[in-house]
Amino acid sequence: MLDPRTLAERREEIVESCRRRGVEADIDGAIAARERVAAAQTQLGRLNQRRNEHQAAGKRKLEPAQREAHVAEGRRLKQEAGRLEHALAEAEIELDAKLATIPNLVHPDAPVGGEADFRELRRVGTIPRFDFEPLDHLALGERLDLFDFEAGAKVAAPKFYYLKNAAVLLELALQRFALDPLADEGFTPFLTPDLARRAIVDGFAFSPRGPETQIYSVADTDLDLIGTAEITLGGLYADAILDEADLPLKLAGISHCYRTEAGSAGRESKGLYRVHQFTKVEMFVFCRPEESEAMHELLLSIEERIYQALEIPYRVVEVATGDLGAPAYRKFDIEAWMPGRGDGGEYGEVTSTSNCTDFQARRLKTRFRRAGSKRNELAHTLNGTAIAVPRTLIALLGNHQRADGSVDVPKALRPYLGLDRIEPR
RNA sequence: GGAGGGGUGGCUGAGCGGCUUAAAGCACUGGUCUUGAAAACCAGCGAGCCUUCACGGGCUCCGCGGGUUCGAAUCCCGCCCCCUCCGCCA
Repeated sequence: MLDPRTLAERREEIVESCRRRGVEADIDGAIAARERVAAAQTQLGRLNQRRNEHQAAGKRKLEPAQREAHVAEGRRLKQEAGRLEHALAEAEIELDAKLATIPNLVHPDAPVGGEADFRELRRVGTIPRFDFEPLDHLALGERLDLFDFEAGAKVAAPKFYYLKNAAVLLELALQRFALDPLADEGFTPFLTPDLARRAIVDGFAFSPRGPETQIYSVADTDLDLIGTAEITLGGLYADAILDEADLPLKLAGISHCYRTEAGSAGRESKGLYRVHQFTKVEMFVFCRPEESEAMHELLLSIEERIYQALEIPYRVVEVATGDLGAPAYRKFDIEAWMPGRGDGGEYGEVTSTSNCTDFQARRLKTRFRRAGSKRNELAHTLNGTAIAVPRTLIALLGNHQRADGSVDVPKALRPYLGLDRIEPR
């Protein structure tokens, strides 16, 4: 969330940011609610001060009549406090509700517009030309006996799947492969829980709960299945005051990711592209505000390095303001070339990295203190995909397929996979 | 899952209705002393918020949420977490 105290003075900036995002937000309502909260806090503080004085006065011995009057006055003050507390609580609920509608500010350079208005920054690698009709990942998977979607649907539900044979090895190898460049950059690896408390999940301001939610909840608990290890990595330092010397704090997390994909039926959803469960290696950074843009570049460069090593052609796009999630200030996606996609191949999103500035940290209460300062400051948070397994499989199989239906394994991956080529059975 | 015990400031730990402005120790940060360090001594040392141009003033927080009371760290209720033992189990 944004800082409620700066809403009024930054009003124009916030209005402009919402306009660029195409988001309706009740900014003036939030400002008004914030004023009511501050007023109620001031009133309650003054009353509590009087109560404290009154209570201190009651600590000595009193004549029965005096005691009786003292008790009566105490009771009156208590009732008054009850009223003020109630008013404060109502104003706070109102403020929270209004704040929840206001997304983060947007980066001044972010392209303005919707999904189609992304800015292509560069293309890297050469799109393969096949002297045969290339197959899509489903057909390749069939030839190589890699997936079982029918079993996934039968045993679990549609958009679940089984990985088989070399796909199993690929899943494991890709995870291990992604960890090395991260270790080189000083990331601490984690295998995180796949579930998290709702209070933590809410700190990340994902999609709304309710019919539009992307998040699975576990019945009769306050747990959700995580949609990304961003939640469990970021949650690690909820409510913490970090040591400035530890910043930037770089975390890498492997987890399963669960997404309901509500409302996305039929949309680019063939095969492994959009599924309810997948494995992802995620990067997460806590840093000082002044270094978050550089960290964003770092995360993007790591993602590029990984796709280059996998010899997968890709392009880098900057996501347009209207397509940013609420916490994101700026976002870059890598779209890998997927030969089997669309008509003769298309780019498809395989990674995404966002700079969330202090938007998540404010709710998570992740702060740090600068050397020599007495004030705690909110950290900035960033996240980025190192490897999302299924979509990487789509690009990997598609780009490295051969006429005989086998798939070459890129050199960099061979030590991790233990195979040079995946052959039909 | 069952039975006990427990959650107090960075850590240890006292307090168990008004003498708490949460003791004391450790750690940490300054200072004195010292060639330097250690020791000793002195002082400081949590978070969030309201208010103020500022200096400052004030409020809240003893796992979390309710309740009793004029007054709660202290009593009552619910929940969460940790420890020990038992059961179950990859």
